[in-house]
Amino acid sequence: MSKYSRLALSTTCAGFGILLGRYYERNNGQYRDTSIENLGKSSLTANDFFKDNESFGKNQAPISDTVRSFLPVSTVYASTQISRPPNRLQEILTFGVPSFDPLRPFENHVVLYDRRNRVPHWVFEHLKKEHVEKNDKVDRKSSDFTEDQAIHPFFRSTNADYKRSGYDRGHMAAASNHRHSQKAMDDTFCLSNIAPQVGKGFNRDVWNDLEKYVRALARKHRNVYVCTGPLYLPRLEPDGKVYIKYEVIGKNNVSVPTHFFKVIVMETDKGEFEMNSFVIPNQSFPENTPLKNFLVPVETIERASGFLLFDGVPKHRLKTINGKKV
DNA sequence: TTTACTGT
Repeated sequence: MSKYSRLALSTTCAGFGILLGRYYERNNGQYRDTSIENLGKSSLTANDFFKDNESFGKNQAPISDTVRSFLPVSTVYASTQISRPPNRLQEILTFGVPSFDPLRPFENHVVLYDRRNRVPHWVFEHLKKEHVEKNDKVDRKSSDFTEDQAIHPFFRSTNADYKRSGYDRGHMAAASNHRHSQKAMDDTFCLSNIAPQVGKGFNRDVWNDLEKYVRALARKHRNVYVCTGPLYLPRLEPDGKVYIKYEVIGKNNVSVPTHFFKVIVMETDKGEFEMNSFVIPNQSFPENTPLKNFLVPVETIERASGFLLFDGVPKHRLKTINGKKV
């Protein structure tokens, strides 16, 4: 070990000591982010950040995609092409790496929470007949909207934010998709699964129709996978320029999405797949507005949301998209 | 039916 390396190592270790202290302090609070691996931590330590590549820090070491995506291009280039002192990046990030929104796993759905907007990025569900069937033992009326204690208070939406806002607390994973278990239904009332929706003409009507359609599919198919979330779409304003404009509500400035999307993947008994994807503006529609009016290519949703959706569905077994053979 | 609100 060179003199320089020893110096760097000791400096870095001292830094990690401080970091670990801070980390544990932050996570003793009730708002600890519980999630898979590192994804939910409010901020990562440099140690967390680099641990997924043991060889990182050696010359010519490959960088994992996870780390690479967070580094400036020049740094990535330097790390792969040019000799440099080890652990320099850990040193730069000594006091934490603010990154990653929290992934929130629940009993029967998963939420990627958007700290900035105080609503979900997306919510995934896997639905079978038994999840959506009528069940007298599970009662929606015994579920209450609850704030998500796992989200840091700076970023947590509250019932007070929604009260008298004019908007419904709209479920992303619908409550009635989880009728097999009171706990699973209660989970959907956690505010990390909720976004502001226009009530009359949207949440209670056309959006509700879409949710009923999903349950009908779940009764007919072996497996149904659903991804639901908000969108903030750009619009041409009178000055001739394009803006993304949306209202925020409550003391926490909870974002009111301009649109919502839902992508549905069905698996047939043959093991083939069908996909339908919808985008509906967050506004009132007349009764009995047909859902087919809102079918859009999934690529539209991907480009607007920043997420590739159902990218892992085997292409050769995907037989129809939005009702058309592919 | 299922989605929720406000006001008591």
